[in-house]
Amino acid sequence: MEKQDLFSIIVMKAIEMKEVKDVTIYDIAKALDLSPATISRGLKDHPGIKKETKKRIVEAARQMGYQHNTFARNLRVRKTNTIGVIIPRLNSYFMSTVIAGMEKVANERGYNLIISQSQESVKKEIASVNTMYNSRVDGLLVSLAYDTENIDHFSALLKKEIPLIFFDRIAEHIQCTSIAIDNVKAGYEATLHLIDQGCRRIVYIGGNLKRNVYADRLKGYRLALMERELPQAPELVIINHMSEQEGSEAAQALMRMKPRPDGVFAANDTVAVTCIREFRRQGLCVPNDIAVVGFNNDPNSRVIEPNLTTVDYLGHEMGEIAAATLINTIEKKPSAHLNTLLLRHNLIVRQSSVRSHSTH
Amino acid sequence: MEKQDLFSIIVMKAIEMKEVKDVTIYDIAKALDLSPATISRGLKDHPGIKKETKKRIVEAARQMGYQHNTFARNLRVRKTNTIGVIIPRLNSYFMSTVIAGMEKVANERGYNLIISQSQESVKKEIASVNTMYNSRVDGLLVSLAYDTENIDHFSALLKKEIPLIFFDRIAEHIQCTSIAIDNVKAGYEATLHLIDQGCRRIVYIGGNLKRNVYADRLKGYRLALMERELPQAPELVIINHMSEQEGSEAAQALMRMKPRPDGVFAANDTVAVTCIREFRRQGLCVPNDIAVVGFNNDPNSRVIEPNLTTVDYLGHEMGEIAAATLINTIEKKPSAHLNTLLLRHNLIVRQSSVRSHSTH
DNA sequence: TTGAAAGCGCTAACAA
DNA sequence: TTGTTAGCGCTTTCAA
Repeated sequence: MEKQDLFSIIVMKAIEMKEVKDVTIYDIAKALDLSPATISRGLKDHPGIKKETKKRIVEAARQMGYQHNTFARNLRVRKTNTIGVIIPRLNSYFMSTVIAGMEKVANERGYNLIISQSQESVKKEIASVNTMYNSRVDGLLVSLAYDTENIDHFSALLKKEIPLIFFDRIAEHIQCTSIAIDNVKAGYEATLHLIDQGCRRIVYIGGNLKRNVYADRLKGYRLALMERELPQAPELVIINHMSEQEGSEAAQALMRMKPRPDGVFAANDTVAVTCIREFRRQGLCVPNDIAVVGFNNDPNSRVIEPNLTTVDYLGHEMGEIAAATLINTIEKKPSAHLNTLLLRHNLIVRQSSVRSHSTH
Repeated sequence: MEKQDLFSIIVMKAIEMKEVKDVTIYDIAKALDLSPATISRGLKDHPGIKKETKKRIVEAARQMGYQHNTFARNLRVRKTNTIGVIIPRLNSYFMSTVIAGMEKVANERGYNLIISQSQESVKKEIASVNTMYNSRVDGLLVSLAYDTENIDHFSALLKKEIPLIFFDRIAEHIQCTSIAIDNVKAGYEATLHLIDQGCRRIVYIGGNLKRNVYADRLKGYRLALMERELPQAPELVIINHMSEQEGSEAAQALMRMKPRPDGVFAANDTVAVTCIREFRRQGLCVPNDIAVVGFNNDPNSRVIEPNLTTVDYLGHEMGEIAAATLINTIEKKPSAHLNTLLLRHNLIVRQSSVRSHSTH
């Protein structure tokens, strides 16, 4: 009797607090007169459990509204099935396709994604890394912020051997795989294309040279000039934050140069598009007075007039590969011991750089 | 002696497996000759713990490299400190600022964000809800997919009283707060502006009327026409998927209409921009032959020529408010018992809709 | 101001 | 094929 009363009290309290307890494997065990261990096994694909039993377990679980408790499991197996993603910003078409690719693979393989934006600042990047570390992510996918100088803030993770993969904006580290495109080659091709169109005085506009994407594209630019024996003037290389504001300033500075440059290779489409707008505002003809090539194949590149020649690469694919490689590493799958993985890219030629023959 | 050996074996095994165990509050307790309970208290702001002791604990934790284990805590207190976010796509400037706002508030208040894209499909939306449910998020922020017909797939969450907040693309539900702008008013203002510029035959292009954003903007459009006693022709309302492809088809259909419309109000900037491109390709003059107004103030709206008149609203703010409201609900903070929260919006007038007086 | 002890829900080694 | 049992790391009630 006493027990009965105690039970009533508990139930009433539960109802009062509107906190009806979750169904656990113990409840199912009791209902089916089996042990919790059997239930646990039955709910997975454990070998050595009678088919019949398994069916009963799964059915009971469904009926009772059982919901797997990830945290108990995490605690027990010391694994979170969570991947951290740190990116500069997710407001570009490119990044959004990268994330979509990651999400696809992560979902397929039973992982969750925690996404954080560094807003292009190391400070926020460091904070994000720490949060991720404390959330005990199983692995980390990172594209570096604009002003990150070194990767010391990843050392705690690395010491613990938490897999870390860089993508797009990568860093060199023996422990880490990196995924990117061949930015040198892409920069080389873009510049060569401008030269082929008759440009002789070509400006490169890029960001912080600590970032591979900007440094490598510049290298490619230089390579092309060298190959075609065009002079390399230091004033033709402009380094800024690659924002709209600074892009427009760069365009204006450029138009004041004497002699005026006749070609621009900008390391992102935002700046390339801004340049075109400024040039046209000043009455210049793009591409005949000055030809422009961008980078990323942003949707903007097809809105601007004339349409922008740009370098395309597959964000979705990059995301998929990054996530798959990371998960393989986490699960110690025998993925090749690569250090750097390069994806395909493609120069898309549009009107902003194609000169009519007459101007040649 | 035997114990010693066993210990050695364990340590060696740990090293061999490269799985050095994490420091726990027990380790700190042992080192400081205190109980785990005291450590646990010392690590928080528990009242009734000597200042001196607390200091020692915090210092020891730091020195030993202690790292809080969220999962043990989650398991114990039945709370994950994780918020789920489901959005159609994150490839727009607007969405990315929304997410940034959410992230800011979540970080400040000690929550993590799990983000998932429905890719505009109910099917994926349902899958995401289930994943989130199983991850036991403390609350959910949702902007509905294009083709979601009802919100039954949220009923499990709702039954469990897991807070659910809709933003931007909202749904009505007694249990849920919604955050949006006054789309009727915005649509009304946009249309009125076109009328004021002399447009008399205005087309509305929007998406699925199940989505408030499209239905309400249409209402506003109708309201304005009614007020100014302009006729409402059914063929002037075009409903499609609001993609570039369908935007361009709509633009072409529109140009074949007789008499040709002289104004377009598109419920997003993608379609508005596409329309302008099509019109100009056919030799029409925007705004004099046909004026265009968009929605969202996407960066594209300032790239297209002529620059697009559009409705701006603050994504960052919307994200912040959504997250803050959700967390207040989760923590049962006395946030006002609101059902719908409307944010400010603003019609930004640019060249795509401003007609020279001569054409009036 | 601190400690002892129970238990959150699950898994896995070992036993049967 | 199934069960027993211990324990993952933490919090919290009750006791001291």
